[in-house]
Amino acid sequence: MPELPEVETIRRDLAKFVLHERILSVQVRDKRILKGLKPGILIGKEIVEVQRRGKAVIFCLKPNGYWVVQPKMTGQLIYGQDNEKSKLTFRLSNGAHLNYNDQRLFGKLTFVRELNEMDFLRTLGPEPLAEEFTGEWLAGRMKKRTTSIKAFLLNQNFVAGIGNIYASEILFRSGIKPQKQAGSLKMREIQTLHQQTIEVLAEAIKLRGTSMNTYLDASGQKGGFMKRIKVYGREHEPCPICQTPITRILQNGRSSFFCKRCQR
DNA sequence: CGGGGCTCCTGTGCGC
DNA sequence: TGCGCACAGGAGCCCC
Repeated sequence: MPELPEVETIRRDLAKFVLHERILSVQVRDKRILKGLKPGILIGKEIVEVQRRGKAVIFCLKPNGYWVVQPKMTGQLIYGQDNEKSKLTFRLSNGAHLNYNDQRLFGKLTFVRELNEMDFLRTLGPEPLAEEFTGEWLAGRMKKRTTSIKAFLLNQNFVAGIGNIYASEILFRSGIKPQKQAGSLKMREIQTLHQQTIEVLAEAIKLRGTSMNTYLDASGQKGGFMKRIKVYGREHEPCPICQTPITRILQNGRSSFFCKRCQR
């Protein structure tokens, strides 16, 4: 479900609620949710920081370790009362509860001593809102790649946190069609793409993310970026710039939305 | 190695 | 109403 802006919204909200709370107990209502995590290892630990890398929430624990949550498509972390419909619930030292739900069971929960134990984090590309994410860096990674620019943006090793919605929105705002080979972009296009990536993600964070379907923030509320979505999920609707009907195509098994007139 | 297809799983909405 | 199919904010694995 969530991409970088949604995960960042969850992270910020949770940080307000759970910082310096201890995990007192855990209730597992559906073992399939665990994916190998032994939840008992979290009991008694204090949450000293809530971080994010890409689409992963990272709870930094005292005296040691990290609890890493990758919600993938439909995972939800919701803070509040004990929810009996939730598949996993933690009771915290402030008396509140942290519920984890995941309709499709793709989400991954991991406990590690060190973050670099996780392949996903070790190989993850730079944060798009951090300084190390530059046009030059993008250009270096795109060089000679024959894959589509859409697939390139979804590859977490190149840029951390972009998913299917924001990939379409970033490419629309950049005027680049999703089928274009990554390696064929001119420096000028790369600079535009770089700038639009930052703008779209920053604006989406400001508006607390996008709620297409199942995404809810840590309080169970929907995101506000929906009204800024120009192409994603809008097949046949008029392009907001030129009125040409929006096109949907499949790339690597996933939908891409674009304007065939505005994006070249 | 890069690129693309398939897979994990449940739920919903659509056309017939 | 019921059925079957397409599709859903991800990412790992496998094969060419």
